[in-house]
Amino acid sequence: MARPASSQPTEVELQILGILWDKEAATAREIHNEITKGRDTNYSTTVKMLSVMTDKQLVKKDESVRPQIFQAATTKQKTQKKILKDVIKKAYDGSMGSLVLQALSSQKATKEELAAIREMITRLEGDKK
Amino acid sequence: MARPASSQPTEVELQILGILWDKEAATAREIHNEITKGRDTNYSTTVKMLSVMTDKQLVKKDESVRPQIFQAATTKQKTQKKILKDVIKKAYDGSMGSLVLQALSSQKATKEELAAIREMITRLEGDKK
DNA sequence: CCCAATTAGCGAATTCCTTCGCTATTAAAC
DNA sequence: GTTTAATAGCGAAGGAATTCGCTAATTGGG
Repeated sequence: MARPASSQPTEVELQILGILWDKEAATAREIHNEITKGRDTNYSTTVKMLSVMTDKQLVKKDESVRPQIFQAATTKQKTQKKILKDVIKKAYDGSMGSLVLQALSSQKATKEELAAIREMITRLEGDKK
Repeated sequence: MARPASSQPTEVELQILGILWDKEAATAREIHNEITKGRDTNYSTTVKMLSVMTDKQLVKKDESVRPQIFQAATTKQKTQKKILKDVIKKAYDGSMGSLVLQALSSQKATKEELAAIREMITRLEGDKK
């Protein structure tokens, strides 16, 4: 009679993962300092989140050093892909194409991004032949 | 000391919205029947979710008829865009381009989709000049 | 070695989301 | 008009996510 645990990292978890992807590895204090640049939160909360995330295997903890050091357990790419896949399924009827078209039409892109995307398309169309 | 309400429709809410976007309008019973095609749930639950969603203004309820009729309060497009924007911000460092590139590289697309995307790119590049 | 400060951990509080049981209201059948 | 069935609504249960207070353990400075 309850809600199933989300299969994706939550928003707060993603923020922490983002920091770890940037820094490669960090202590709780370092992570906390990054977080508090953007919003106010207690050090205990950060530590607790790291503990929860360790249990969920979202991060790895090296206890052999002090202070302990944390690392993301999965790559940014893998996590992003999982999230993307989920969104396409939940909100785009499973159609990647419609997501891409909408992304292009509703968000700004730089010339460079457009060029990169065009190149990717060309490559994919080549494969199809 | 708690979790803020999600700014996006939840998964169950999205499922109901999806049904309403398809059907245009539907009774609780019709919605429930659609839901139970894919998973087992109680009629009361469906009704309750519709009540919650009405309060959240995710759906509109016509009480003048019986049985009552529900409609999505927002278009599919608008909701999708909001979700997409959120994902780009939360998981793609705000970069639409990197999301699109990853979508293209990790999910299959039909020839038609690729062509449509290419055309869209061409149009956007034209605007840039 | 002792004291102060930092780090680590736990449990409880709180809100959100989803579920259902139970009751009431309305419509349909007879 | 009474019985039967379907519809509508409410409250509470219960797990998930996020928060912090308080305590314990460890470290560094004197």
